[in-house]
Amino acid sequence: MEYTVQKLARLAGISTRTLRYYDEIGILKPARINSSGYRIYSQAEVDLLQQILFFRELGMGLEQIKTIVTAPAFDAVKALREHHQKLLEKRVQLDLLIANVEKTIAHTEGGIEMTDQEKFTGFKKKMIDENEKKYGKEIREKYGNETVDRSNAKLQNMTKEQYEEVTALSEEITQTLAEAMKTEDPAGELAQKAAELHKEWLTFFWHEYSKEAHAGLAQMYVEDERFKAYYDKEQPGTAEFLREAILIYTGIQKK
Amino acid sequence: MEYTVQKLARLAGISTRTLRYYDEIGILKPARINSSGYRIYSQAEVDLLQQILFFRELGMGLEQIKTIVTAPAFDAVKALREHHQKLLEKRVQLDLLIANVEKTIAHTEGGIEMTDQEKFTGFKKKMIDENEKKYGKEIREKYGNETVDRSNAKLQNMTKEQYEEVTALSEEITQTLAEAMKTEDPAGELAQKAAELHKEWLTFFWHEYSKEAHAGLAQMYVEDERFKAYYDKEQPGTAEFLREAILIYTGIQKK
DNA sequence: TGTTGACCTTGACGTTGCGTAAAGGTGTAT
DNA sequence: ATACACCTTTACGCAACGTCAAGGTCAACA
Repeated sequence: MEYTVQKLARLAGISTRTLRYYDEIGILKPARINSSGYRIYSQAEVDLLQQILFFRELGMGLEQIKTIVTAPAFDAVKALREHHQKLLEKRVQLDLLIANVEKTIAHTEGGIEMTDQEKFTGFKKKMIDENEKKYGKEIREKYGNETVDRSNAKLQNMTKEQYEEVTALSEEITQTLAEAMKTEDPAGELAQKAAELHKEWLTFFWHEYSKEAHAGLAQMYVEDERFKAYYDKEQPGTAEFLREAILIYTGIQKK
Repeated sequence: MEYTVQKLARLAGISTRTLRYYDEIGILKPARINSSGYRIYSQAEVDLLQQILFFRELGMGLEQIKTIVTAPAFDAVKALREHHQKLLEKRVQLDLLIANVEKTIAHTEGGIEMTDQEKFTGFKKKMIDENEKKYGKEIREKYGNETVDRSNAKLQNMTKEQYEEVTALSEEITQTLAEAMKTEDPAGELAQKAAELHKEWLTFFWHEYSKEAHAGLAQMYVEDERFKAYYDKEQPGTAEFLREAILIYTGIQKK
């Protein structure tokens, strides 16, 4: 497959200007130039662009990216593994920030207290690294541990809150499900409400939700004795009933 | 508490130049200037800076941030809720990108196939929005649904793999735990191995791990009949035993 | 066949969000 | 009194493009 600037730009979600700039600075040159002077990119460039965007996503400068990807010993898989690690770290950062926003909301709505330091957790990226370099052990033992402790404490809080909400939801699901079983109609209002509650419950553990995955989980409930035993505890057949309700709720199974 | 430039900069993890620049463009002016011309920030500025950094984290331009935070009807809590929503969206993006890297690794190591389009999932930020505006329904029904389907398919894959690994781990935990129960020693080698396996299992559902949270969950196992029933199924007292093992493993309880 | 209209090209200047001197004043501890 | 870590303003630099401007290309349709 060959691409002109605009086609590749659309594919990658960047601008044509960016592609021309990348050509200009020699980081991504087209495979060839056609008779009209158009830039034509082919497979190798698509893959290289993907790599470049991975690096860029991590905040690396284009000059550095250039030296890396044009290096003769460039190991794509190794680079990808490093990307993976960095992205996971970034997610931890992001989760910290999200926890921080949640805490700030609770704070401004007048609840918990919050120190000035806490207000900025999640923003400091390499701060700890830099502190390490500058002040060495002395500060790490004091400040570093404090940071770790605070971050852990936050997790503790989150877990507790989550736990409370989750158990409340769990009970609600069980009750709704018990009521719904009486109607014997997995497409009925009650059963569908149970399915929706179950979706809410699910989003506590998965932060990506999709109908297919939800339906897949419903299937697991019936196949996996562990889950089946839990749902069938009060009333046998509950797991199957929930599965039917979810399949209908997600639209995987009609009627 | 009052802060000079450097103190506030350190607190927030930014440079002093940034603070002076924010003063210059009128986005964050110090509470007062002291007799020597030093910028002095106080509580209100700390909170405002936090808000500014939240907005900045979302890629918003300083000029736009200015109009928002200096608006007379600026509603901090509402803004925070929007931050929260945006950050959650960003996490979905990030997870997509992580899935993409994982898939690319599997692809280059010679396994699964990958279309050019798939290579760029996770990079396109508001692309779908923009496409919507530009090309309307016709493209959405084709391209939009494809994107959604692909993203869901990926989740499906992830879920399947996760499920297989998770069930394997679950079994290993159960078996190790059964063996460990015979030793009657929660500090013993087998029990500690079970605790470690349990940690691995846990990281499938939480991507942030902390000893405290792990210990907290162990406590839940005993208090929540749902979990307790599962672990005590084969052998009563297993839940308590696991809790003890985890408390020791995490170092929360000594000996 | 001509003329839209969506492509493509190369300049070239503008913008954002700071980094980084340079040149100098302040505060306080030794 | 002198060192040293602060603070100030001014000003130029830079990365990674955005945004015209002025013009050539290509497929389709009247």
